[in-house]
Amino acid sequence: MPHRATSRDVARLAGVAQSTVSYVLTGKGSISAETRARVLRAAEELGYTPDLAARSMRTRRTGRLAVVMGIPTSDPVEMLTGAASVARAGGYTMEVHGVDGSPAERTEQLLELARSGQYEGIVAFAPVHPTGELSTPEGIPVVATADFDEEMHAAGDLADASPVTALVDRLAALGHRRFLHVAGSADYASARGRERAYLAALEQRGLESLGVAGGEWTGEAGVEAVRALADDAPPLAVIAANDLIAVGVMRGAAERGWSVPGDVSVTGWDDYEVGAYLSPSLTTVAGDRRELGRRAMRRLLAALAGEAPPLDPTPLNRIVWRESTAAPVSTRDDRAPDGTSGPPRS
Amino acid sequence: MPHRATSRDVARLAGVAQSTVSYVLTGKGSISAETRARVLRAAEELGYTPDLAARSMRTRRTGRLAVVMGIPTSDPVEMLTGAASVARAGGYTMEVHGVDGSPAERTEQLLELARSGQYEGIVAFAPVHPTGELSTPEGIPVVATADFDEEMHAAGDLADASPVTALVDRLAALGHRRFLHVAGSADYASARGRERAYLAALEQRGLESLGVAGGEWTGEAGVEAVRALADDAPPLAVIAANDLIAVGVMRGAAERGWSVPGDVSVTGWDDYEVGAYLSPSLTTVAGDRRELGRRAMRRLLAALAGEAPPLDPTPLNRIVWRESTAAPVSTRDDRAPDGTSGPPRS
DNA sequence: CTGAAAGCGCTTACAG
DNA sequence: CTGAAAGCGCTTACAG
Repeated sequence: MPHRATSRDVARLAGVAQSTVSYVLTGKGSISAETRARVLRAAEELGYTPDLAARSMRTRRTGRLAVVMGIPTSDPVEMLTGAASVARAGGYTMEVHGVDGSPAERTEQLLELARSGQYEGIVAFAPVHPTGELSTPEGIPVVATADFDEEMHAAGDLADASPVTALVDRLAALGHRRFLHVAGSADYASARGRERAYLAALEQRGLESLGVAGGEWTGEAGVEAVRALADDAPPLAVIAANDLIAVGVMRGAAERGWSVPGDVSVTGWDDYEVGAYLSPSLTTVAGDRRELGRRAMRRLLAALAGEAPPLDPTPLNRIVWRESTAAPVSTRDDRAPDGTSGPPRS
Repeated sequence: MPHRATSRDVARLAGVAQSTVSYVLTGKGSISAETRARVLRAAEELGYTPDLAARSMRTRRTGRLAVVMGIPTSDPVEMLTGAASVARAGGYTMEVHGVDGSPAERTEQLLELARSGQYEGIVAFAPVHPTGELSTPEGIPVVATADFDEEMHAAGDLADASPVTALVDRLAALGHRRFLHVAGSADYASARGRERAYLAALEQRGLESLGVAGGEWTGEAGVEAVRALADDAPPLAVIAANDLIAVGVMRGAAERGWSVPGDVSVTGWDDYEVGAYLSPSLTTVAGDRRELGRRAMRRLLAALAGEAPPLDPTPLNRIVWRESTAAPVSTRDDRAPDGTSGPPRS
């Protein structure tokens, strides 16, 4: 490495003082157009970029933001990409940290990050305990997504559980009268929100609920929920809290000899890529995870700038209707349900 | 914020010179046990942590490593977690960057990162063009995983295509004589490796290949590959390059009225979580992605330290046999295949 | 409009 | 074994 150029090198080449270079680059001083041009040309020629460590030391700002993620996040790369692009546009660098364990342990790890003094702000894409504050003891702002506890003023876009209501409405319109919810882990605000929305929707519409099963984001939870059902449960519509659970529900139905969607309609959440290629393909709720990442980061930048959080009026969630949902067949028999191209039964 | 403690504060409290604090903390000078203890106690009391920016400025080292990831990486959080833990243990901080577009564009983004002067080394979890070097023009070491082009001396653990051979052998032992491979994107060394291994295995064993279809990591590729088959293709064993493609193959089979695994056996790769809950559940190749992340990072640290790359003798891949593979049924009929608990056919 | 100077918090020869 | 001093590359009052 041929020694990276410094502002002193640029100053020498441009024939000005080193401080002038600094003023030009930060845009702070009042520098004449021609001097500025000369400095810029010299910087260009030397391939000069300011040493961030030195700048950081002087400004007492790190310019770095942390993102904490839990392991069981679906499609994290999309979220990170969205967040990173906003951070970069705002002049920040972004670092990713995994947090593990219980919400309490995760919280401790987040606080540890805040204490390190290396970050100006933190975005959490994992559930942590509410502290009742929007910032850490060090005064570092924290922005949480949907899955954060709502007491933390979750960004909440993907936590929006209104698709549950739309799902129930459509299924009821198709003729469904009996429902089951298989919930996700109660650590997640999103799981609690979906459950709440499910219960409210059934209540308001006077539909029959076989209850709420599950409680973790696993395929096994879906299988077990179906195993526990009475033989005369179908025709039934199952609202699963995510696609993995929904796939488990479909497997559970197969085990019991119930057809999907004839005997059991199933909906998921997350729009896993494989969902479109299952037989039957899976009805699901798709969220724009990249946009979620962007929004969370925009909120953090707003907090950092002391501005009001930006409003995000457009909902991020969209229902994708596929083959796993259809009108219930009136009696359980061997006919394939109408209006679907479900898997052939040999 | 009550002004973070500096080494000067610690020195004052311990009643020593500031440089003594520095010597104690870096472990470089020769400091008496009692002075060291006094300094440590003072540091503890003040909650002192060295200012990394200042240290970096002095040492001319950033202590930061970059990881670049492509979007279509399966389970990136596991890989990142593994890499991050090794980086931290080595005293480095790790930043994640997404890279997009063609291999050429990705390469350009990686080189840009190297040029920024912010990183001491780079791990690539995405395919980029080979440069014929193990380091960038700036002399920054780059370590690539399996999916990197092999000319870059890929870490190669997960690229290990030997499971393909084992898959073919087992299927042949079950009675399969006719095979099809649905390949992934040729940008990926892993895809090319699997295809090569497939062709070699069939050749050596004198088995019939219906060719190599696909060419991208999508479910659609799997569906199309089956659509293009002749009516008398089954009984057939399909080696799909990953689980998403495999699910497409299963859907394609359903479309054509072929049962899985009776008419068509299917194998995937990646061990998607949903695979175990499909009906039939999907035979796949599971790789320890966290360990892959660790190994890649260990290689980078070795390169940074000027040491020989560590040997990783243990293979990372393991075949998970599930219901989607079974002996072919001799003639296509309605009997469910033996020895599996595939989905009931109503 | 421009330059000389101080200082951010650290590490590391160097002298005692 | 310990301390005084220089200096990493930058920003920013301050004086001209």
